[in-house]
Amino acid sequence: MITPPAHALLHWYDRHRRTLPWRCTEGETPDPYRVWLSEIMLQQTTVKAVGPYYLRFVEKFPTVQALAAAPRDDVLAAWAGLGYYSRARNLHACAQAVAALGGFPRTVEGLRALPGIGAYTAAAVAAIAFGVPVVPVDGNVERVTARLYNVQDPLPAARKTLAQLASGLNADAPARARPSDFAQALFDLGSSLCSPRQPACGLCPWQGTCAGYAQGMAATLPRKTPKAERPVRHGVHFMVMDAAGHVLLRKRPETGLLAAMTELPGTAWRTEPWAEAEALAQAPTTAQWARAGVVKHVFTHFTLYVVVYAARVERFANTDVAQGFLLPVTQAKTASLPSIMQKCMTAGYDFLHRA
DNA sequence: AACCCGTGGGC
DNA sequence: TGCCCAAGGGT
Repeated sequence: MITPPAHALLHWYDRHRRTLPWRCTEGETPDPYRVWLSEIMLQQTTVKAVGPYYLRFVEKFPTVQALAAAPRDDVLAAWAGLGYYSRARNLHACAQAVAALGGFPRTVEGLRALPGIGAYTAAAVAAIAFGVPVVPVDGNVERVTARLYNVQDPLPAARKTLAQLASGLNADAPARARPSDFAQALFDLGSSLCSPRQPACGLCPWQGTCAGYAQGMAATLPRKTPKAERPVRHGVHFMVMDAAGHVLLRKRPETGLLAAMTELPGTAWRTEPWAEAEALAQAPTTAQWARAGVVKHVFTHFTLYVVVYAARVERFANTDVAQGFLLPVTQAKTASLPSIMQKCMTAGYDFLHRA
């Protein structure tokens, strides 16, 4: 087993490292809070999508103490649109735990025990913020490793093997001297040269020791077992606005999909499409409901079609409002809604302003 | 172990 | 358009 030379990767990194909002320049001391925050946001989420959210968060919550002291709903609101909302709830719980501890644990095991921090994030924060010589294994590192060692076993079954192989990548002295840079160099290598589709092996600092390249297999790795088909579900949501321009919203349950997030009132999301009469029986108020449109939204494990019904009323009855809360439509249009509800809101709003 | 949990961009 | 992918974690 040949360990690729860390000095070659680090030399490449010193010339080509990305400038990112959460990344220190050379010589700067990393802020563990910012490292941790960025790592949580970057879970299954692109650098481009995270950028504006990260900047807004550090402005609104400059320290882990500030985040811990903030109301949970403020944190959820700041997260709205970024997806995987359990991250936001765990982020807040983690901030409170860290504030109680007086600071972030400096070891992998200590970090791993905190909410929302798994094996990857614990290693990433330990390496980047505290200089612990560990290799965080994310999708990038799995891909780089699968290619370096020509691992043919498909993911996700090969995950343990890849983690084991990756853990040896920092075995030599140059890597152990710069744990933070070495981890980030692996990310940059994976996101640029060693990319999923068309790796630029001709420019790679590790080409000489890459078994996948030697076998002409690099671009095909890592292999993956085919995913199950994505089922379809159907739901109906209702947008109703009063003469003063208020829209009726409600809060979703504390657990499950889009937990604790805001939504338009609606039906369950089920396999069978809803007949109109059946759906209208669940409308939040009596009104002249009109079919405003259909919204399609793709979640990780199912595709959702939502029929949006819209209506105007003069004013809401107290019993209507008791189901949720009212918000001026001008705020709702730009408010802290999950993306699917943002789409529904737009569909209803556009319809009411056309009709 | 297998499933649940979002979203937007690239090709 | 449809599919793949992204600095994964919890249960």
